[in-house]
Amino acid sequence: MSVTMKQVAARANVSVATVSYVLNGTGAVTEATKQRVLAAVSELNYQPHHAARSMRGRSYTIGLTLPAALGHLANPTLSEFLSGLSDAIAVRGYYLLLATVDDQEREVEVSLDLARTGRVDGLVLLDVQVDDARAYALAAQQIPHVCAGLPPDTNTSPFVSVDGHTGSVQAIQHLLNLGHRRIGLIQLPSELADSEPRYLGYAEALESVGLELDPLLVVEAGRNQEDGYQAMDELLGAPEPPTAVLACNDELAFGAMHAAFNAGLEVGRDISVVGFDDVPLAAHVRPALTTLRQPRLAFGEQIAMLLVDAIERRERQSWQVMLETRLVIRQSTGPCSVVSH
Amino acid sequence: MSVTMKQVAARANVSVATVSYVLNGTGAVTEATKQRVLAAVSELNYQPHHAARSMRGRSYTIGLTLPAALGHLANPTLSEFLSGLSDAIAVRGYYLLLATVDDQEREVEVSLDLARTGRVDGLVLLDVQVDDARAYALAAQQIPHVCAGLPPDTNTSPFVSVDGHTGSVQAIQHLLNLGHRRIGLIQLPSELADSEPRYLGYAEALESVGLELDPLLVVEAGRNQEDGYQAMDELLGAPEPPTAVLACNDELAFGAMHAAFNAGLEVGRDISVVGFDDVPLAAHVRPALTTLRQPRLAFGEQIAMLLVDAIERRERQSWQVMLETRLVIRQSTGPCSVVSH
DNA sequence: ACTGATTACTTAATCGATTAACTAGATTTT
DNA sequence: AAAATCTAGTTAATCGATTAAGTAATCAGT
Repeated sequence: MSVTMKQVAARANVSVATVSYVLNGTGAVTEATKQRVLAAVSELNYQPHHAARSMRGRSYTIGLTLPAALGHLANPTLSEFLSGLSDAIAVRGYYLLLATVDDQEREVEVSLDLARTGRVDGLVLLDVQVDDARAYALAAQQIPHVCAGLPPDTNTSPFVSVDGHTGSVQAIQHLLNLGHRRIGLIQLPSELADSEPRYLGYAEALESVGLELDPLLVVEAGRNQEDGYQAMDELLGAPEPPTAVLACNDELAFGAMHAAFNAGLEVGRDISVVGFDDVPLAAHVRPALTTLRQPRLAFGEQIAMLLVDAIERRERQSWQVMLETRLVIRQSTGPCSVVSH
Repeated sequence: MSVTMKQVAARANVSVATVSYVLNGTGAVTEATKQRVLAAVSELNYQPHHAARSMRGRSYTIGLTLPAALGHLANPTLSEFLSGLSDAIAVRGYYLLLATVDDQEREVEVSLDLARTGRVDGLVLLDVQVDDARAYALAAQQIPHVCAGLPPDTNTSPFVSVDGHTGSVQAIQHLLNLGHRRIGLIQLPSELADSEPRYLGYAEALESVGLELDPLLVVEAGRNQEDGYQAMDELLGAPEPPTAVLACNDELAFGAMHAAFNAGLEVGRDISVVGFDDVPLAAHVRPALTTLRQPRLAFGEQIAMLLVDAIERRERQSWQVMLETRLVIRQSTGPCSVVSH
């Protein structure tokens, strides 16, 4: 059926070993022989058999586990990131293996098995948790991996993360400049590693201008629109509701805007909302959302580079990459309309 | 490093062959031996090595090629479909391999190579074209594959498709019922296999009520918002502009709505717009989009079933699945406000 | 000119499974 | 009771690559 190395060797009048040496650039081969082999390869359109190759070497495959949650992949932040990742590893000769895992608990097990069975050479960890069991397990077994977010142990797990701390500071400063003094925060679930830095940035920015942090203005939410809606409802029900809110992702922000609208407030005039991510939709809702743009494609790229470097045991100055966000100001934020007392 | 069959065999006091027979359910083994082997397997936490296994059998991997277009994966229709597919094949023990291909031309080549090198057992073809070279090539080489859309040769290529013809008819009938008589069509690129049935449905529905098809009201566009915007611009510039428009996907519809808005028309009152797909956003734009809902998760499921059946050489009554759409009526369509003359 | 090193290969072991072919012992058939 | 069949295993070939080890032939050094 498919062309094997044996056939190439026969055609070039050499042994299979020589063919392998030529193809891998290892071993000493004269230019003439090399050309003969390469000619045979292209004449027969030889492609190395993947399984046979990965039996000794690597599988040239990178793994990614995905919770089987319906439509999880449909999340725009995730799919755009995947797109960048997939493109970047393709350039380096790797493919992406998606493993859907039905039970959250089994993610560690599946990740380990993928590596142990030689199906993948390394793994990308999404949705890194504060005490991510996967990161610990993979680090312990010395399996190449890169965390998309802050890992529990930054010494053993390489990571690429967006600087949520600085991002929050920028967002809050923008709101402060607009005159807001009561600023709410809709947080991501606290088990996510990305959650805390954003909170700290928020707290720090307020403190830097001498404002006291009001715990009533900080709400922990889920991660989608509905959660944002509820959180905003809660904030607006406070004795002294905020005049501006930072939502830790755009989905939450959309929900928050919806809740504000239903409460009779005009977003951008009566209340300001800032998101985080800058998903494509952010520019198209009304009012368009002021948000912190994540460099999503660069994110995928960087992860790809780190992971491939780890797999191929290359040296690096650093195994930690922090990407900066950029505040994109649109119409969902405006001057504070409430006179402070 | 990782546990091999040899170690399991040693622990159970049998040969590796016996272990293999137990694990695969082939060969004759006494209950006692079987239990000893299974005990050894679970004590050692044995997992078969993937490469070794796929060297003789299958790779339990399904391939998917993706054009490297930036953010291609971010397309909501695609990612939701992928989600369904990934979940469905996982249940059957398969994983999904994503292969990004930089050059459209190379898609055939990459698809064939993935199969020939044993990296995947079968392929899913997305964005099927009218004369899709991939379908021909895979069929010729007898490589299991399923087309997500109508293949050029329905006898050699199994497919799962959404019934665009009936969908269009439904949409147009809805518009006719609302009193519209001048109905425009914003078509998908004609090289896509999904394009024609939608056009035919449109034509047929008009004809069934004795309306003549005006070629000026049919515009071929790309597939994203911007294309929809331009197409609508064109339609509105016609001597007798349409009072309703069917866009062949939601993205096009969003663009069309935008163009109508910019032309001073209120969508749902001055002009009606119907989309196709029902992406999540469709319910959230204003006015909410009337559109044809595609059963996206079922779509992924069906493809998974067909492909796995093909790979495992199971018998089937039919290798062709046609899924129906459902018209979801929202606020972007309304009674015709123009008195016909 | 003889030894030692280098070059350019080939031979053969190896990776970890699957599976065809074989075998010893038990069971059935005639 | 001898022959034929069945059962429950084992042995060994095999998949298609990689790579350590081995081997002629060439070349340099003294």
